[in-house]
Amino acid sequence: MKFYNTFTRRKEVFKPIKKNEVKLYSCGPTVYNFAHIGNFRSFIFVDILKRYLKFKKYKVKHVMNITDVDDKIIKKCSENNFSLEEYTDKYKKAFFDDLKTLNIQKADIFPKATAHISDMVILIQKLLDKGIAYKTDDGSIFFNINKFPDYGKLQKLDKDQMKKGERVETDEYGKDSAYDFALWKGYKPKDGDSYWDTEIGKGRPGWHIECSAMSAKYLGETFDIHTGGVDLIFPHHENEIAQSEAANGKKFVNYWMHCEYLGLKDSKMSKSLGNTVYIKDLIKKNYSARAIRFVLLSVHYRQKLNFSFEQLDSAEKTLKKFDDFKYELDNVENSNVENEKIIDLSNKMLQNFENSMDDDLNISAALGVVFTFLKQINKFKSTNKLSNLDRENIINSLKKIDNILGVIFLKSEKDNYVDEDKILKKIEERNEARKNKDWDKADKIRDELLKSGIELVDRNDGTTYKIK
RNA sequence: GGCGACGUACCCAAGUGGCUAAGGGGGAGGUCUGCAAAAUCUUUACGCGCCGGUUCGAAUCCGGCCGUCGCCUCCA
Repeated sequence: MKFYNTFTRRKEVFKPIKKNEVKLYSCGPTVYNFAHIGNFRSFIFVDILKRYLKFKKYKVKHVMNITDVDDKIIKKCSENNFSLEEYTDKYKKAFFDDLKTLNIQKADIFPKATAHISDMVILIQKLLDKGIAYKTDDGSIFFNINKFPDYGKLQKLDKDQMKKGERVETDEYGKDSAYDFALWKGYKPKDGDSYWDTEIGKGRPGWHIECSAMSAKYLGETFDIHTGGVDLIFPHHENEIAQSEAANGKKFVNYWMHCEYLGLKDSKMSKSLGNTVYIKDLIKKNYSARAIRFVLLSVHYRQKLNFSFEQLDSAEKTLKKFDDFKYELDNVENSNVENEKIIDLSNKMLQNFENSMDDDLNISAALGVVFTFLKQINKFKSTNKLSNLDRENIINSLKKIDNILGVIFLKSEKDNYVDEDKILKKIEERNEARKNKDWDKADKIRDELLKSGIELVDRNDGTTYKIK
C-alpha cells in the first residue's frame, strides 16, 4: 500500500510505527461558522482513508481537533458579549450533524482547543526554556524560525527567498521577523472575556500550537499520518513541524497527506470569499446525502474537484444503478447451487478494488472495478439463473466494498414511510384492471402511486414496486 | 519573484513506455412491455492542449510553447 507523502513529494510504501496500528491526526473544523462542502471534501477524504486502513486490518486511532478559539471567534464574542462556548456550540453541533448526514465515521477523539490550554502552555514553556521562542512587550510569544534550521522543509521554502511582507508593519503583535509566528497572543482589552491566565501570561493560544499539543497528547510525539487540506501545508503544518520538532527533538509525522481543493466555477470556495455551499442547503434542495457523499469521494483526493449541480444529478443516477442492481438481485431462485463463475467474479472484483486503492487510494479506478463487476453479473444473469447463494455472495462482496464507500447500502430516510399493504392492494387492483384490458384505470393507479413516490415495475413474473 | 498542481470524448474521470485508451453521466440503437416507465444489452476518442525530440514503440520520458488553477496572508 502506497501513499503520496507531501513531505517527500512522492508515493511511499506505508509502514506504520507499530505493526498493524495507525495513529492518525486530522485538522478539523474551526467552528466560527458552518462547515461547507469544501471542508467536507477533506473530511470525506480522511473518512475513506480511515475506512480503507481498517479494511486493510489496521487498528486506527484517529484524532480530529475542533478549533473553538481563534481571532474571528473572539471578535464575534467580544462584539456580541457571548462566551466562546455560547458562540461555537451551534456550529459544533451542526458539524456533527453533517458528519452523520454524510455517513462519515467519527474520530475516536475530538479534542477541543479550549480544553487543552494547559497542554499548550507546557509546550510553549518548553520552547521558551530552549530559547527558541521569545516574548514581546505586549505579552505575546513568538517562535523564532531562525532557531529552527529545518524551517520551510514541508513547503520547500527557501529562507533567503522569503521576503518581508508588507503586513509586518501593520501587524498587531510586534515580532522580530516576518515569518516568526505566534505561539501565544497577549491579552488585549478588545478580546473581552476570552482569555486564559497562565504561567506564561494572560492571553490565548496561537493557531498552530493546539495541533502540536493535542496530537502529542493523544498520539505521541511521533505518529504515522497527519492530514489536512492543501492550504494547510503552509503555514499551518510547517509551523506545527517547527514547534513539535523543536520542542521534542523528534520527527513529528511520518506521512503527510493533503486533500486538494474543491472548487466552484473554477475558483476556490472559501468562507472569506462568500461563495460557499452548505450540506443542509443541498439537502433542502432535495439532493440525497449519499449523492453528496458520492460526488465528494468519487474524485481522487489529490485532484481538484469542481463542484456542480450537474455532478450531483449524475451521482444520483449512478447510485440508482446500485439500487436497481440490488433490486434485480431479489429475483433469484432457491436452488442452493453456487455458481463458480460468481465466486470467481466476486473475488476478482475485490482483489482489483484493493489493488487500485493500494495505489494512493485510487478511487476512480476502484469504482471502475465495481461497475465492471455489476455489468459482469448482469451479463451472467441474462443467460443464467442466479441462486440465493449467488445473491448472498454478491451482496456480501458489495458490502465489503461499501464498508469503505459508505454509499451503496446507505438507506434513504424515505424508506421508512412506506405502507406496504396499501401498495400491494393497489397493485392487485391494477392487475385486475389490466386483466380486463382497462388500461385507463391501470395507468391511473400507476400514476397515482408514482406521485407518492412509488414506481411500479411490470415483470414477467408479476408486478413489484420501487421507492423513488 | 519563490513553491506547486493540472490540461484525455458532449460532461466527469482512470490510465505514467508496448494487448483493440477503464469506469460513470449524457446521446444513439436493440431487447423486454398492453402502452409507458424502469431495467438490461450494444454503441459512442485512429486519438490523449500545441510543436519538436528520445525510442522498434509514448497519452505515458525529455525540451519548448500555450492555457487553467492553487499556495506564499485567516482558510479543508
